[in-house]
Amino acid sequence: MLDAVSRVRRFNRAVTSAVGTLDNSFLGRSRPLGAARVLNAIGHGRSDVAEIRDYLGLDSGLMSRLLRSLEDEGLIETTAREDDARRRMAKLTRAGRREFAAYEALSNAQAEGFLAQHSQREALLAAMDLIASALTRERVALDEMDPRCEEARYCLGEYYAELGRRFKHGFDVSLSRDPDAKDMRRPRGTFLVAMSDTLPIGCVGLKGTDHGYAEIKRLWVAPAARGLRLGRRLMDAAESAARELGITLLRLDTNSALPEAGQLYRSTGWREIPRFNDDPYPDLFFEKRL
Amino acid sequence: MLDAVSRVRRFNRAVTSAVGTLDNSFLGRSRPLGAARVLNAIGHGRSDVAEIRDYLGLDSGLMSRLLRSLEDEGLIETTAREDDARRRMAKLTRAGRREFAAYEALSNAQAEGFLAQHSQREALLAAMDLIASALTRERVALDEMDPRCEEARYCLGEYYAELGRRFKHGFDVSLSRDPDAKDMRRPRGTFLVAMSDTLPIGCVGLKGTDHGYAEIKRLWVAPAARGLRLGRRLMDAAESAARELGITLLRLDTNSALPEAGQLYRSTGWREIPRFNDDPYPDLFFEKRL
DNA sequence: CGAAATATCTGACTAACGTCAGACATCATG
DNA sequence: CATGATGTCTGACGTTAGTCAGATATTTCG
Repeated sequence: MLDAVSRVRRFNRAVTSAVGTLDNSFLGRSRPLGAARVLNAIGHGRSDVAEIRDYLGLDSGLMSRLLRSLEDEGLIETTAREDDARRRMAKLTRAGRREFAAYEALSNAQAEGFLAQHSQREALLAAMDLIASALTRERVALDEMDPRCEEARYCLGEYYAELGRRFKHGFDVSLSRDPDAKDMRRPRGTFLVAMSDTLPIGCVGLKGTDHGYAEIKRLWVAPAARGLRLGRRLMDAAESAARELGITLLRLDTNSALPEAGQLYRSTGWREIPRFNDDPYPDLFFEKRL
Repeated sequence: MLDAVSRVRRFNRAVTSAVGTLDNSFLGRSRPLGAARVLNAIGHGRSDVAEIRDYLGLDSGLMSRLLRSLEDEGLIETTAREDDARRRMAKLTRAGRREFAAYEALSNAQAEGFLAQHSQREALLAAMDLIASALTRERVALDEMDPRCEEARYCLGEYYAELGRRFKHGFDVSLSRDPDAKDMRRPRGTFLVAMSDTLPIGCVGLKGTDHGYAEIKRLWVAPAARGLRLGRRLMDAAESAARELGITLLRLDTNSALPEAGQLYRSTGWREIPRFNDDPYPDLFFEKRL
């Protein structure tokens, strides 16, 4: 009754029935679920028909019919793509945007209703994040982003907050060598954000220098995504980017208060070297030749 | 992107697609999902046709057809109930039990596969428990059980473990006054277990004494179920049971290291009284007249 | 250019699910 | 024992989802 498998199955049962009622709430707008899903995919910014079909796992015949029915309702317009007239793009009309907004309102109300029922809000949300990350693990995309964009800033904020919690005397960004954003943009470096669906769950920066090496900075994985080997994926991606940029030597600094990081570096070909900067926070320094 | 509602919706998306693949795994046995669900409901011990229909939310016409198709396959037998020949009972045949076992194996394999993919096993399971409890909150049943049964022993084990964690010097059952099981059985008392689906998530004991009062003992709510007001429900049920048994005075002891318990008692009509026993662990004593 | 590949669309078909009305047997009640 | 209520079953029907083969238009590439 209480073994791990039973607990997973209990979760599955609970969630299956919840998903059922969620789907039903979408039926209130007198439109079959398939058409509603296509409308919502378009509303969420997917416009390429083939991409939507792929995302929703639909047969091309079915997809075509669903698009037609939405078009007949006056909710979407489709046009041939300029660069390839075989492909089609779909976008919402004014009425389509209204209808999409109604679905969004339903989804939001459903989510708010769920949250309102429960007093352990934060614990519940953390649990949901963890499970969503675990379920979508294979679909985590590592996107190259500007280190100043919203997603990157969110990651960095969480990263600093965590250092503040884990370092004995806290962490103050202004005392550390905050890398210049342009050093983490091509062609000097790059900044990678791990996106699970629309939620940033990790990041890493590759910072170019003028000293014959580049540095790995700001490696962070959200608590909800730990244990999925995301740190390793981020590091691999950063190293690949470095190779692309013609970088042959990487360095990084870290702190012994972050043992899992040190372990990751040691197990992936980094070797410890003497201090190479005067940043007050790090006490461990690594190097890796590509 | 990061507000509570978005996080809930991200979870919904992740889980919806996971549930979809789960359902598909059931299609491998060349039987429509509806029939498979009925077969599984019967396999899990539901035999009353009306009850199954209600549980699965099926129309009586559809239900009848699904039963017929399972019967044609030789997987189930239906008989009229002895006490009411209009109602029917369904049970598995030998072949039905084999087929049910195959579905169980599929479910277990799916759950094991999920767990095997992730290294944060315990965190993941705890998150699943929390969410499952939250989703099934309305369906939590308070069942009167023998304090020696498996479910009760599980709850008590968890309860002692938690006291061990929360008391400064740990907790040793043998030093405490472990109530006699028969004092927590009718007619002297009772023992209630809160069951969410098949998982015990809370308990409370009503222990009869020969001193003109009964005691509330072993009030426990699983961490995964806190914030759902289950403690209050358990206490209410225990008080109702006490009234039924003709008990007019209740007492309990607790410890200030469990502040949420003290708060619950104070807010539900209990008043603090002087120590009334020599148990080494409690430092707070309450009484309530019914 | 011509052939092959690609993306979409259309028609024909099927499976699954679900609904509704009415038939039938059985039970509860006055 | 007649009446209405209840639980199940059957037939007729509609919707949704999905599959498959082939038509059409466009692009790619030798």
